[in-house]
Amino acid sequence: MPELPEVETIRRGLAHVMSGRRILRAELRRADLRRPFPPALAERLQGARIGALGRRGKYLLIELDDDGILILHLGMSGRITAGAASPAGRHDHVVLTLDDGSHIRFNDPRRFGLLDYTSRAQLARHPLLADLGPEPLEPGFDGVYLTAALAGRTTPLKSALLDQRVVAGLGNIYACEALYRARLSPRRRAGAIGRDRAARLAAAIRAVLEEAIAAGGSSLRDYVRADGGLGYFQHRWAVYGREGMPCPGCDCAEGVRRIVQAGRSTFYCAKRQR
DNA sequence: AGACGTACCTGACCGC
DNA sequence: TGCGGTCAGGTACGTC
Repeated sequence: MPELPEVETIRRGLAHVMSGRRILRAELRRADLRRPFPPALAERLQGARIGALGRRGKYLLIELDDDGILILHLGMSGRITAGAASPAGRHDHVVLTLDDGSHIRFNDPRRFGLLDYTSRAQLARHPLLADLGPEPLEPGFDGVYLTAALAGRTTPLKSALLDQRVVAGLGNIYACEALYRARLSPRRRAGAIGRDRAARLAAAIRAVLEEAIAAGGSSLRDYVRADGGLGYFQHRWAVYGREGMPCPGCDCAEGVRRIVQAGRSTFYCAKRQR
């Protein structure tokens, strides 16, 4: 599921039910996801007091006791649900029992997600986080930055946006949607977009992410239900998954075009995006 | 260094 | 109904 807006929505929803609670029990129902769980993970979780929940790009960060941080990535198919105790289901890989009796479940059919554990002091240097680009919703992410970050890159603009070193948290959907809003062709060479277009793109990225978070936030209560229903942004997608259909307000006969870039589907309007 | 293909997994969907 | 093929929101690694 998860790009930045979904992880942020999850973070906010989980903070309500997790922060301040103690973990009574941590059940690891297998030894790995994308890679092995860190050593003694269950022991470190068990008994820990949960602090604030943070986010960096698509990584969810859960403070434990005074110095621990649980790092969690949802991969392609990861979900976290919270609710009353019930038997673990298929693909529920990690189940936490909190001191109010509720269960937090990490479910991930494809197992591209991961869990790791570090300390607050080491967090910024953690290999998973050290090379991430700026948070697009924080100050400093603008046309000047983007121009510099993309300088010299010959890869298509769309592919560059998926590079987490350029900007943290964009995935395939929102990269497509942001380019549509900025009216920029995904095929344009990344290193050659220029200051004005870069500023347009940075603003479009911010706008699409903020709207998606707002849409997710509106169904926040739903999200933390046991069924994991999530306020995804899909009803507002202008181009993603809409091959052959018109983009909003567009009269081009062809409709949204789908191409493959670096092995990923890209959706765009060839008339409005140049 | 940067760009590309491939691998990791399961599930949903489509056409036959 | 079943079967094979294709595709999927992400990242890491090897190779050129």
